Amino acid sequence: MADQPALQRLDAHRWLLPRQGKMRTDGLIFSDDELIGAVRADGTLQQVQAMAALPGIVGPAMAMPDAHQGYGFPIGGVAAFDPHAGVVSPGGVGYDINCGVRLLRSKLVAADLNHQQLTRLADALAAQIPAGVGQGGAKRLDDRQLDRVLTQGAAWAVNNGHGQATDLEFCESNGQIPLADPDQVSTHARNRGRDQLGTLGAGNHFVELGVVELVADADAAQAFGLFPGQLVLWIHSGSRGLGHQVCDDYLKRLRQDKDAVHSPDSQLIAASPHSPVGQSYLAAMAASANFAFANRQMLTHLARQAIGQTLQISPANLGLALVYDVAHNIAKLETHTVHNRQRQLWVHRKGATRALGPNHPELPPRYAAIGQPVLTPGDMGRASYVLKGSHLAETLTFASSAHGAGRRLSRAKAKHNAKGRDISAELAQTNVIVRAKARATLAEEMPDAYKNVNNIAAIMQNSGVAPIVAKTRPLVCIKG
DNA sequence: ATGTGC
Repeated sequence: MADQPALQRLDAHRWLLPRQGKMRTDGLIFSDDELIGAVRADGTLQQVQAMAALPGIVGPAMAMPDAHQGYGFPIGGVAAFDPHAGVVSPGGVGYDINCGVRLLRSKLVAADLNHQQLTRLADALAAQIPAGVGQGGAKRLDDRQLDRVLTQGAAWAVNNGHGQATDLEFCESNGQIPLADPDQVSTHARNRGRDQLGTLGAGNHFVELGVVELVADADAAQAFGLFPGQLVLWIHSGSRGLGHQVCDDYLKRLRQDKDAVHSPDSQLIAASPHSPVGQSYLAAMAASANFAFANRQMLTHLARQAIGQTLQISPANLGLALVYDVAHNIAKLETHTVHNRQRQLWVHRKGATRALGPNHPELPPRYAAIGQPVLTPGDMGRASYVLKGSHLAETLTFASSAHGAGRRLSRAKAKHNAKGRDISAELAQTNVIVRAKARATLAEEMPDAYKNVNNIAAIMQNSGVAPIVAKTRPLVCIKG
């Protein structure tokens, strides 16, 4: 691409995008020799420059190693803003508000399951977990129930029989973002989400059974309850049509609002957190985030049931306990130390995972000595990683890390490259059993559509931001 | 990501 901004290499895993033109701060790119080419080739760097030009930005505008061009911010973008001089931006959070990941451990050894049992698990999960674009679930919430979901988050699901109380302890923010206001969520958004609680969705969302194939940090793995050979369950989903509509609604509203903060890139439209429209967006964003937390909790319950029924194992013997649940599309008001001063900042993580270091007050006691589990799923054929947050992350990245592999090919390009191929058969040859509602999804989501998550994990580890704890390999993957 | 376009 012509006119690519000049990058200065800082070290093996970091590049500086120096402040220039309208930028108010530097850009900082995490990458490596293999991945930096893709970041240069799409619009990621220009988007980082645009982030850096937003008012009230504190610290650098960052791109994680899985970054690629997105709407407004790149996917993999991290930026922090002063609550008074700064902004909040729907394009800095993403369309899928609180898209996120959770990981559950089990008491089972994967090798004890034969191929037939894994196939039956794939069939049961595919049958019992509603998936696909526009797909509804078993429940249709009335307005009162929906209000509670939007304010209570995962706790609503647990309190209504879809999980156990201990699940909440291991969710980021306990699965409930404060100051959510259902009244800031449009009727249209509510109606889109009303029957979508406990549904997977489509695209890169998945439910996966995997096996722990490597433990790199024995102490951390023990604290997280992970051991080699263990069967684990990954769940990746978000706020479905409801969050999507909220993002859409507030982008439209901002375009007509006198308090909107405009950028040369109209996708970056933003508002002061204190403006009426900014306050409304934040309250609706929080409500959508709570919907997503409740959704992943419902999906967890469905998966526990499907697995227990299929294997005829009691919940106690299955031991599907939550390791952690992270939000990777969200803006949060957090306290960070900047130039030796504690400041409240609106940290936008869009396709980026929070990565709190040891002894952070928001960690559950079980993880206090270790740091936060940083869930970093890869593509459906290769691997996924559990990393751990660090003090360095708190000083370097506002406690943020990568959110996964990140797309390498556009959806259109992936579909083109998959023409004439049977992705399901290719995955079966590498012993991954996949079930997808739509053939097009498999093409868009095939392993070569993604960056190599091994590189992503190595960058996060070697930069000191998020050391590797464990690696898992996929066995069964359910897609929309 | 998304009732995958207005």
